[in-house]
Amino acid sequence: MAALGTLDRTTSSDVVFDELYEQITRLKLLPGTKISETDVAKSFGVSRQPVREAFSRLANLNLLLVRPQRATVVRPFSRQLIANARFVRAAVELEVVRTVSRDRDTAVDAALKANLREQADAIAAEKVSLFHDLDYRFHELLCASAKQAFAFDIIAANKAQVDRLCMLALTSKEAMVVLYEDHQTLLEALFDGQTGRADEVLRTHLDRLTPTIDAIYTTHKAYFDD
Amino acid sequence: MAALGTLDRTTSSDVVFDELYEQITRLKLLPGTKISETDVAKSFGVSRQPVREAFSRLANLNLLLVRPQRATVVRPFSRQLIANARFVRAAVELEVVRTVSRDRDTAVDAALKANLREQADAIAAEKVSLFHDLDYRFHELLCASAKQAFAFDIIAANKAQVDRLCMLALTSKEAMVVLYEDHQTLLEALFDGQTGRADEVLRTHLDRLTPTIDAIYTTHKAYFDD
DNA sequence: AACGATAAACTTGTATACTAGTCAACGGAA
DNA sequence: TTCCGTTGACTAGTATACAAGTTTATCGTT
Repeated sequence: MAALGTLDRTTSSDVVFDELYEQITRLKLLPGTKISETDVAKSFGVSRQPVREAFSRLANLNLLLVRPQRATVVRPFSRQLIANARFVRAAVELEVVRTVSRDRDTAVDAALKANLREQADAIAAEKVSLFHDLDYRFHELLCASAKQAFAFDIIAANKAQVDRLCMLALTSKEAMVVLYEDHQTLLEALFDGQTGRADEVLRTHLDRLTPTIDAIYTTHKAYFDD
Repeated sequence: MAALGTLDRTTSSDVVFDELYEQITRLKLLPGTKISETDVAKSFGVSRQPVREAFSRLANLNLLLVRPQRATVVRPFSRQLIANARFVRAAVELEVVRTVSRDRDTAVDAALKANLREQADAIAAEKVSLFHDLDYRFHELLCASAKQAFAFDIIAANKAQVDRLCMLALTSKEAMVVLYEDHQTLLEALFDGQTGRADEVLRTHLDRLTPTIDAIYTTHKAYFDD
């Protein structure tokens, strides 16, 4: 009878949160879309309270914008917020990578290598969605290797801001190859304990989104509020 | 008529949140203390809903632990959570410091220097509380100098975890001097653009809490849950 | 006296009703 | 036609009532 008292059953609020989170980050709900507590409550067949709580959590993640007595809207993109999110994500992941380069959990090595191979396969088969999943998992494994698994929660929360925007960009095979090679180079640097090199590669890797974001800003200015 | 639509009046929930946050971080409410939505609602003269929202926000900050159908308690200290918070805080502030050392907002220079002088005065007058406030403000100014003011919100949120614990330690004049000298050295390195040196000083600075935390763990094991 | 079952007194989660504030559309006046 | 004020349909915040589950105390049995 292990893990007593740790049973947190999923509550109505969780269901609403998960569904809305999915819809917002996958752009099923576009930035600026008005969204009403009452309507959502009706569509889920629950009362307004669980919805309110879900809204509150989404607002904390900067995915919703609650304007008292006015309305709640899917938060428009904000270059400021995106820059902030990227700053934090970079800060945390750089520290993760530095940790790995100095003292990593070698038990994760195999998983990292396997993940890298799967990335290559995904690219060869041009499976974009699969590659994205593996990319996500790759960065998660880095945190595990640093024995700072929790850090990926921070990274993921900040990634969400950017990923939502990048849904508007289509990923070419060439772009995937570039990312894959970054991963490859990073892993080599880490396994060799080259802290400075790993730091540099990760910065380059994270900066690759900049032109994409700029491009989306010009083509989809309506979704931005700054 | 500037800044229209940005008026967010303080809600009942905010009042409850602020008061509880204060009481928890200042250890007026000790770790493990049971705290009931109903009781708090009564004492504030509001209904349970605003209290629930405040609880939810405090739980997100790892200051409360809500156990459904059981009770809500002031979150006990956790060495794991403290380590996590320190990791993130360090990661973000290191990136801030690196940014400052490369390209800072010189408009903040005067405020930083003035703050440093006030720290010296506070130590001379042995005003511990004032010194802590200035310390807080010093790190906030660093973020401003990096033009990443928002980053201090992240730092502060993670600091809260640790500060709450450190309320149990009394600060000696000698300890303040050490911290002051760190600040001094850090500022010199930053103004000279010595990125590596600044990085090193900040790491040392943030690591100074380790023995304090370890000591509190042995003397107050009852407040910990691991 | 020690132990176990039962019930009462808690807890948080959810539903419904009400309050106060915002916005937009409509209608009348200039 | 244009402008302004009124009105009604929205919004989120709050209060209260109920539901479901846990803990604790009490009472009966061994």
